[in-house]
Amino acid sequence: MVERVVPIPSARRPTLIDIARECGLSRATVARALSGKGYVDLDRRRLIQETADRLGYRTSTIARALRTQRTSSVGVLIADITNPIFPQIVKGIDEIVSSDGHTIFLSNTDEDPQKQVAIVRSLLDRQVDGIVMVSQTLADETLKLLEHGPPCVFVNRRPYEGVDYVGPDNEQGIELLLTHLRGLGHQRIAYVSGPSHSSTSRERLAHFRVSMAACGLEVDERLVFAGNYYKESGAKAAEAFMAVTPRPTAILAANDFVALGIVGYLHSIGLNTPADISVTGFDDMFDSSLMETEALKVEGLTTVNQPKRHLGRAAGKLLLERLGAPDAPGRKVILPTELRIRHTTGPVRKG
Amino acid sequence: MVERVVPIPSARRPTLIDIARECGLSRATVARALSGKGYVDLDRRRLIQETADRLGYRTSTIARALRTQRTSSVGVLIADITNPIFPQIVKGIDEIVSSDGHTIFLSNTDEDPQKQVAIVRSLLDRQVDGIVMVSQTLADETLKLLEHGPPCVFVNRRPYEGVDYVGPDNEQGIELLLTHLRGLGHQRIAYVSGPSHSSTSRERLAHFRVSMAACGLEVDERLVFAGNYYKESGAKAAEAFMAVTPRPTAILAANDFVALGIVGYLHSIGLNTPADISVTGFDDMFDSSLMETEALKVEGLTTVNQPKRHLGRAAGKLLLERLGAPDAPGRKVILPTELRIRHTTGPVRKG
DNA sequence: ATCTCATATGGGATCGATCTCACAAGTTGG
DNA sequence: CCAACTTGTGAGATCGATCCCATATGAGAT
Repeated sequence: MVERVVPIPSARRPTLIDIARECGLSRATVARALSGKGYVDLDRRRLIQETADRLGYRTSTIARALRTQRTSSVGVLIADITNPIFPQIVKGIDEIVSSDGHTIFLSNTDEDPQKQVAIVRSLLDRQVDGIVMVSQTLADETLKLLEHGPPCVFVNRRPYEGVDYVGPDNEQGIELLLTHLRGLGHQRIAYVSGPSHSSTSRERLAHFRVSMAACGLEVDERLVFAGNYYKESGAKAAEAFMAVTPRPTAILAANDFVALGIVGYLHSIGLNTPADISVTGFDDMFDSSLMETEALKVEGLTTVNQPKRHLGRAAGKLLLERLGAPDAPGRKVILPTELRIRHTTGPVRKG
Repeated sequence: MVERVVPIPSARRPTLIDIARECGLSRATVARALSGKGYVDLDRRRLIQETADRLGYRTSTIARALRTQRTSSVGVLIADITNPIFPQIVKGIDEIVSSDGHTIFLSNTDEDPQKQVAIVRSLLDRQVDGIVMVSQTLADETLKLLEHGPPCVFVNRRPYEGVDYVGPDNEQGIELLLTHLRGLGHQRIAYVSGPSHSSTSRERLAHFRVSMAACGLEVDERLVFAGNYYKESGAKAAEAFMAVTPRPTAILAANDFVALGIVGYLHSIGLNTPADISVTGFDDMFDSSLMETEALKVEGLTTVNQPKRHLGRAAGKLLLERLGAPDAPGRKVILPTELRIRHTTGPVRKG
């Protein structure tokens, strides 16, 4: 007979069984002791806890997830992590959900519908407990996938009414900007919008018209440009506007990137802000406390700040509450914005 | 006898068993067909694939992970997602590892050792296949945890020799800056270092001394300030330097934040860059293509660019290769930096 | 004829925790 | 004295995929 080989005490992670064996008890009892639910003799409970600590036992989240069908993980989709607006939103989400024991799967979609679908599919495969969509325009296939998926909260863009949604008060933001410009005497005001598939972009544009009318100002359709949120569209818009007579005295941009494009183009043709023309942005990309320096405020762009961190936190809260009440009606959280007057707006030039 | 209730075709995700039943085959055969490994009759293979598609079958990554002990996920630790240097590194990592089917758990440690330990523990609980530590100073407990953990790649800070490490060429970067300043006639040069627990910070400081000596310049110890990478320490350092006579004509900062602090303080006491004094940074925080605008180059800070995206990609590659060869020796990847001359450095003032 | 192989399939164990259920013993109350 | 309840324990099924092994068949080799 071959001599029995004593098994080497392997370095593998200990399991419930190891503790059970060590304590001379059953898995069930050990499980009850460690989870704290169910009856276990006090002394044994202590013994179990001690051996667990001694062996360095950690419960396998994978096994637990398989059994309970909950993973304590949430997926977050953003367009591009290097766009400074998103990290702050993600941070807000993280602060809330991680305090509840959830870990974040973060993925960039790069505004690519294919990629969006692939990522959502992968998140569903991983059975995340919830998903947060930040500034995502949903592909049809994504929508279909989500129908049978876990709870989902939308930030900044809303595919349709009735979903859980968190966004800035776009209408109030536009109003703040227009009131500011009105106060400086501007009347001939241009607007560069974002893409029409973004609900936030549509809201801003729509309210630009409403708000102009409310101020008794007319919107010259030649001074409304359909952009795409990127710098280049700002430059193109500015070029187009400069060909219109009379020229606008102020330009509202749908976001800060676009405003930068506008300012850049104007400089390139020898026009200065705010002396020759006023320009405003939206978002206030760099309001991170880390960079609290005027130098960093995007060359002093007058803009409207949206509370990115708070948007994230609100989204996180909405998601957690949704996990507790899957059938409650969808909710909408709209957070106020703040006017940040810097150096790209000034009184209208007499002439 | 109670009438047998026909089970409602539940909306739950189909499993291997459902397909097996549907096709009149065993789980094993279905598994072989779908995984593509092992023998399966061609016609049946097609049938199985079709029913899988029809039922919308997706293999459960959780069950697979439990069985195979591999999760196709990696953890990434950064200090703070809102610090613009990190998103770019993360993006680089993501590009590589996600193309290999891995998903990223992203967590902020906020430079808090407690949090770092908690996060690593949580990642180990989730059995990530690997970990990337970006700019992390490792707590003792973290190190202990990692000993029995999955492969780990370090970016920017190295706990000790022999680990997989990716970092910028700090020595070359310092040299570029000093050569530049030397060329402008500067001789009395101050240095504000980062925290001594950062290997990158130590390298930069050490090489400042080496490089000064190589240029035949003396280092006045009153002009070496131990900072912490944050703006405030830059301001403090500048204040201290201004009290030294003769004053320095140039200040090297360990990173861009510190440089901003220095510039901010100098402005506040009426000194201008580069007219009165030259200042340089390190990192080139805002080199994202999204923000390719001079306005955003941190008020034209002269600095050294480290290839953040590439650092991330290199780290991702190192990790993937490590997963394939757990016992290979540790590797070190050092990527070159580039001088970015902007508007905070100029010829030394005659006086 | 027997012996290999390659092809093909299914049974059953396994990963590790959770949960239901049965059961035992002791306690209270009517 | 028995019902009802609390406390305590363990056996065994379950979550869903993977994988080892036993088994079966037909082709080709000897």
